[in-house]
Amino acid sequence: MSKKLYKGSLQTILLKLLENNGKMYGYQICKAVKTLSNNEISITEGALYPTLHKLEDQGIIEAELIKVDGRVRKYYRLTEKGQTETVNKTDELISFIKNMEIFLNPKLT
Amino acid sequence: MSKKLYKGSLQTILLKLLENNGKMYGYQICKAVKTLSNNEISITEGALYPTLHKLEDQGIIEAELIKVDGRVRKYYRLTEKGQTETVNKTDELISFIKNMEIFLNPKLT
DNA sequence: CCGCCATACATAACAAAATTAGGTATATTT
DNA sequence: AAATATACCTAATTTTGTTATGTATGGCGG
Repeated sequence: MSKKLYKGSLQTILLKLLENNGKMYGYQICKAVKTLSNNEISITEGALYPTLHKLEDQGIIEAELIKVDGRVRKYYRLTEKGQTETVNKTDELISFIKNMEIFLNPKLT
Repeated sequence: MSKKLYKGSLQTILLKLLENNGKMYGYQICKAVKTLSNNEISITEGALYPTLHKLEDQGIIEAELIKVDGRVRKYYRLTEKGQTETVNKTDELISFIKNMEIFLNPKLT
């Protein structure tokens, strides 16, 4: 990703997008992240595709090839295991944000 | 750090701590992070010391050796450049959190 | 007084996660 | 016909952190 992002957040972003949209394909995910973040986050394809493959190997997401307008798209969706994993990642993210806010606003502690 | 954290946040944590406390030494930083985060974040010394050295090389922090109770402590504080850098890192963190909240709460967009 | 723990610093080998920089191929727009 | 957008992919490198050690001093309990 281009604009400053923290390493480790990519998986969480992917899982939340799939949780909210049912199924998505790689290229669509790239565009969606850029749009949703008002161009502040650009995930690179070099990070995206290997991560999708890794999540698939781990049984967290599953793929389905669909031909649309002569081009093949690889749609991914969460597995049951992936839904559980998404809950965990969500908790981790919320916890991380809470802790970082402590360092941001030391007066509030 | 032990509990799940995002890579890249360590520098920001260090800078914010120094900004809030004037000067601190490595061992103290380890303890402070653990305490402030209610034991949810443990930074490892293997990550901490090399990062402090790197920030020093970059002129973002500067060190001062002070002997206390027979033991030498290496106190670090922000340089002028470091104060600017801290503002930037703070903006990046706030921006990151805002964007991640979009993925957490897609309904609010 | 001696072993153990806390304090306080440091580095080296390894692993994880991303960037950079390419590559293939089809469809659409100019 | 060429350029751009869509759509996938991988290899080499860099960044960042973990794990595992190593050194050394001070204080405490038995």
